[in-house]
Amino acid sequence: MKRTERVNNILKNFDKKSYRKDLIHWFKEEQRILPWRENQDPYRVWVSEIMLQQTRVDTVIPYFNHFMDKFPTPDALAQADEQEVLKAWEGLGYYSRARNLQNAVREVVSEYDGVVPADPEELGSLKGVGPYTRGAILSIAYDIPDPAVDGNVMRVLSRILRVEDDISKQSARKLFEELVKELISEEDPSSFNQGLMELGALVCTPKTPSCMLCPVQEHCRAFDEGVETELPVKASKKKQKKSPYLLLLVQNEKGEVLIEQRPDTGLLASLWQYPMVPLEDVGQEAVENWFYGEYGLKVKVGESVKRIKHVFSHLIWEMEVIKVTVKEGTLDHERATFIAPENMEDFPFPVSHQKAHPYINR
DNA sequence: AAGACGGGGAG
DNA sequence: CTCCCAGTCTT
Repeated sequence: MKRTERVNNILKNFDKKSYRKDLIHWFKEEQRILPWRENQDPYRVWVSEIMLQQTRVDTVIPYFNHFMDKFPTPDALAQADEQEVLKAWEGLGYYSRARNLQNAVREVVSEYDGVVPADPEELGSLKGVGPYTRGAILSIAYDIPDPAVDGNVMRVLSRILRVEDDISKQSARKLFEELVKELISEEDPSSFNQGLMELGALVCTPKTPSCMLCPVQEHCRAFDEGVETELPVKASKKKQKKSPYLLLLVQNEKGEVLIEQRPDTGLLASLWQYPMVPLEDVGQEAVENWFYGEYGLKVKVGESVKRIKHVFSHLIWEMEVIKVTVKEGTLDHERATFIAPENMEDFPFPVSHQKAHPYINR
């Protein structure tokens, strides 16, 4: 069956007008007060939507407030140093979001005179602005009807309309976008899209939805048939690969600590860390030799002070934190440097390595 | 289409 | 501990 045909089929016998009205009314009454809802400034909406990708509201709030203080306008962000932006993003995760956002804001400043484009093509072509974020900015900042389908929306609509497609598939997202195009309010697309997401966050939650409090319960096919907790359908993810490392706390005779900047692409790009020995390639007994080859320093491996397990979405680092002292030699490494412990806070560190901070001698 | 890309909260 | 959450880019 073609997608448009399916959309028509699914929406047959569904009271769109009444559903829209109930959803929007509820959103206007019950929406949370959030910093990015203070006004419709497209730049604020944009920053908030990028931060909210894969990240819960409570986590984002302090980051958003600090970010807007530090980079209040597209100009301010465009002119900032990338390390400064990463520092403001430190701990939020998915750091390419920060890099892409600054890249895109620089394009807005140079190509669009600093005005976030309201044209779907132009907006969607900016780095880091995918189908969801494009729809969110268009509807919330510019009152333009465009679907903003995130995980909340797929969960809510899969239940309301009893759609059993696997939401981890790209085809499911496209189906929900087509459905939203038919359902969305032309008068108030902002409240419609936000209402859908707010409902997913506050009422139509993943594990135990509060159907008794739901403002659109009478429209919900899953509730009607008692299958709300079976939806949405999602394929289970496979488990992460474990990688063992030694994390080296190297301090010289002045008490300075050795840190290095990660590569500019890939995992935790451009963030800083303590040297890590990949135990899959280097044997325990060969560490001092390996270290001399990599950093040009003769060192003495000391005591083990902590085990850190850090889980990413696709892999697991199992790190043993080891204290190391420098015996002799000169540091010879492109991206590594010794710094005083009190200056550590100037550098963006991933949370995995922040866990080792307390073990620095100071 | 599948994998890379973080971190936090609930139970 | 284990499980759950989930947009965009790259390959």
